[in-house]
Amino acid sequence: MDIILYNTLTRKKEVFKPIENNKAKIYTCGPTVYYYAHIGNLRAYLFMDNLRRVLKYNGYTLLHAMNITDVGHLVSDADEGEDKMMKAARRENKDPYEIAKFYTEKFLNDLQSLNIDKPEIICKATDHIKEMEEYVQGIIKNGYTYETENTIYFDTSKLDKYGVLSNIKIEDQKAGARVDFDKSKKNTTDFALWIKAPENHLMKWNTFWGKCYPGWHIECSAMSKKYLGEKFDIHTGGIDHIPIHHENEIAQSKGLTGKIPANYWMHCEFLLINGGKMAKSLNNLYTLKDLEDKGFSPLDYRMFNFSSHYRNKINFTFEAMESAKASLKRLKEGYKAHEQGTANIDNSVIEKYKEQFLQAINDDLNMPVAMSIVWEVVKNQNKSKQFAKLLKDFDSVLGLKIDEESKLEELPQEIIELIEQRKLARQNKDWSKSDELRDIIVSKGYTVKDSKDGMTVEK
RNA sequence: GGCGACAUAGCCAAGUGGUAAGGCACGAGUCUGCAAAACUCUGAUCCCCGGUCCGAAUCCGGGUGUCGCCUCCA
Repeated sequence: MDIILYNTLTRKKEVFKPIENNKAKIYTCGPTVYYYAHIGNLRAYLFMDNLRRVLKYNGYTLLHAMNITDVGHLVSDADEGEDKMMKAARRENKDPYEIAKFYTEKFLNDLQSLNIDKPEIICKATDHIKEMEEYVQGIIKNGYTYETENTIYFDTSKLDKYGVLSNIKIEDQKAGARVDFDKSKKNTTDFALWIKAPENHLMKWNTFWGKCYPGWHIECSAMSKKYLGEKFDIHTGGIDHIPIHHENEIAQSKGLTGKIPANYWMHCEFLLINGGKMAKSLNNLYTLKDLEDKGFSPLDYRMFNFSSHYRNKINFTFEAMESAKASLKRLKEGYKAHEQGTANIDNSVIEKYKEQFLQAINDDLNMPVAMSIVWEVVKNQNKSKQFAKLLKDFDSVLGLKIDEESKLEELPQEIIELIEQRKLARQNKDWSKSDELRDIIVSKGYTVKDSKDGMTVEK
């Protein structure tokens, strides 16, 4: 079955046709590791994971690279301000390399706890200064640059067309720009490729232009070229990358090879919080840890993301998280019920569900629809191991670990004693005593369920 | 000023021409000593106005509203 993907470049859904048969070469813009990733950032990587799993489910082999930006990304996407890494280093009074190492580790941990299928290649900007240098030199040679006192700029007016992704025009940018820009730039859309490092700059390298550090956009061009070649299949990132970062990657690539580097450009929409934006200044950034502190597992958050399509804004509320948490729990219970079932299901029924599921995920990763198929299977009255097997197959795309018991935390001694006392009371049919003990256990933050086989208590 | 998105039941959210998927919550029921959990059942004509069409949530025009980006940020 064809895989249909929405391509930002053409603003249309297109059938995915890989350059090489059954192989997908992908590049994802990774994080700038100067702080903890928040759940909005993580949505973009859940999207990346989603794409990977769908391609794999369809039998593709993947060659996928993702960068870790540990230098060169200034606090503004344009070319003002200081380097994010430098700023973080100053804030925490540490070496920028320590900062990068620390937050890279945190980031990778987050990916792991979200059960995100990691790209085959994860590459750091600072390990590829040489490649960037060569890339920039190539662009210079082709005549797309000009120098100012301390910066080598890309001259966007030299391109046959700048702004193919976002429909921006160089002229409009001049007219409407609200922000002051470096007066030595010829066009507002021009951007820095290579920057002379000031004396006190901690990250700098001896390069063809003296002691310098790279502009932000060049790392993605250099690394994607190194690992995937001049032309690859899919480039992914957050929707905010469209107007500047990805435009500039395209510009750089056209400047060197004359080509747009990827055939398909896919972008993940933003996560909103309570209907508005999430920003440090608004003090509403949540990390995975914050969610866990409120009793939500990373996989609950993963489940939450399936409620909406990746190209739509999703509104994060704790109410919605409760909903996702309850859903995931029932999904797991539904799976378990099928696992213990004995009904014999006609193979055509299984095949029909499989087909519907595949159709949903192959339609530009339509997870909400895919989930509705999953629920149909889960809620099927005929409990069958065949359905359990089918759900596990679906879970290779969902990554919700539906077959894993949610790990029970060890109960404190105090609670165990209360449970024993309650068991005794129940044996004696002393219901008021039993209820009283249940109230105590509940008041300590546990839930109590009585069934024929006894009672279960969990946090 | 430029660019873009969205508006569907209490909440979240699919559906892009043939009479509205799914999840959560609420309510009712089954089960239970009671409760919880689980299971079953139950709800919307799709922001407004006009147009095209046999037929529109879905296309076109015009409103209104919300949000995002261009400054931090996926």
